[in-house]
Amino acid sequence: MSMVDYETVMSAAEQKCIQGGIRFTKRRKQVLSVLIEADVALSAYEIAERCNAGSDSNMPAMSVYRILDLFQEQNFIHKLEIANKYVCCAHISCSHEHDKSQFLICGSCRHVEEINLCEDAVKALQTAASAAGFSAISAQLEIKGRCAQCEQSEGKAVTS
Amino acid sequence: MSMVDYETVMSAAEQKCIQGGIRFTKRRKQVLSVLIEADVALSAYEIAERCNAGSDSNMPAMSVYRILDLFQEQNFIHKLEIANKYVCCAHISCSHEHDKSQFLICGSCRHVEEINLCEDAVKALQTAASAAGFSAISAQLEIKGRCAQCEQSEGKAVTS
DNA sequence: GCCCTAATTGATATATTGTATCTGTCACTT
DNA sequence: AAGTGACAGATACAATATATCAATTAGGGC
Repeated sequence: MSMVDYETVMSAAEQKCIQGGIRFTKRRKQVLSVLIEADVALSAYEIAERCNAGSDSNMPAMSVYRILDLFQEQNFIHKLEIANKYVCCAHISCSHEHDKSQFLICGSCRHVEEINLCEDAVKALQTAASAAGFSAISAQLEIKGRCAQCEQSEGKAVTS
Repeated sequence: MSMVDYETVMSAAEQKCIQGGIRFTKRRKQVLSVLIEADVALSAYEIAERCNAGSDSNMPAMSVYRILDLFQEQNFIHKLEIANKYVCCAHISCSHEHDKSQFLICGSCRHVEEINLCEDAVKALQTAASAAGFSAISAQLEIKGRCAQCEQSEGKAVTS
């Protein structure tokens, strides 16, 4: 997942917290660390587990949820609702506005891949959404599919 | 949701069951009925409730899940994973191959709207997915957005 | 019709994901 | 140093979903 430099992202997050008038506490650092270092999308409970892996800390899942909510508000992370998992935003440390992000999620193994759609395709989605009375589509598009590995191992079609 | 004729869909489903060598039992009829008659997407437990509304029957949620799984395999219904809800497929009674379906889901109120994207946009998605090693995207695209009503009632941005 | 088999359902337990609420603690401001 | 508000702890519970094994039912051959 993260093609990002740990220190860069952590300090960028800290700066944004300060600017936003919120604290970048130990708990929050732990959660963000785990997400930066993860190479896959993680569930809230998986994040808690990883926080507690060194076992000097005791991160309750409830705290993880609270912190994830905050991070979503701050655009530090994305929730992948199809997978019920969370990933670090690839653009925390960017100064420019957030790009639209698109995630491919394997319907079988839940593997997540981030892609970049051409602007036209995103515009087409937005246009169709507007026509249906939706003022805005999420900046994070989730697309369910079937990854190459699952395609090879079993012949079944992508579920629903 | 369903712009479909009840009898047409039910008999089409029955035919497809017979052809597929599975039974179209009372339980299964109940679940499909509820989904056809619903004008919104329903969760598994909501389906169970509606089955039991007349209260002559006692549909356990576990049975609903089993039947929903079967219906997904048969392409009778779609699961909207962003909303954790289920809708009747608009094309059960069509003879032609399934169209790609696209659903807009409001990130705030979970209202669901079905749209039709132009073929080009869908192709663009498929191309991007292929480039990332995903052999196929799901025939059901879920797009999270913000419906007009929620946009009006609160100024907040689409979550995550 | 009866029996065999497989499909279906019943029943129960449990896993996973997420929210609500209230209390305690900590850090910054004054 | 005390007050205030943000943050964390703790507990309960809701909502969504899966696993498993036993009981029942329906269809097909005899």
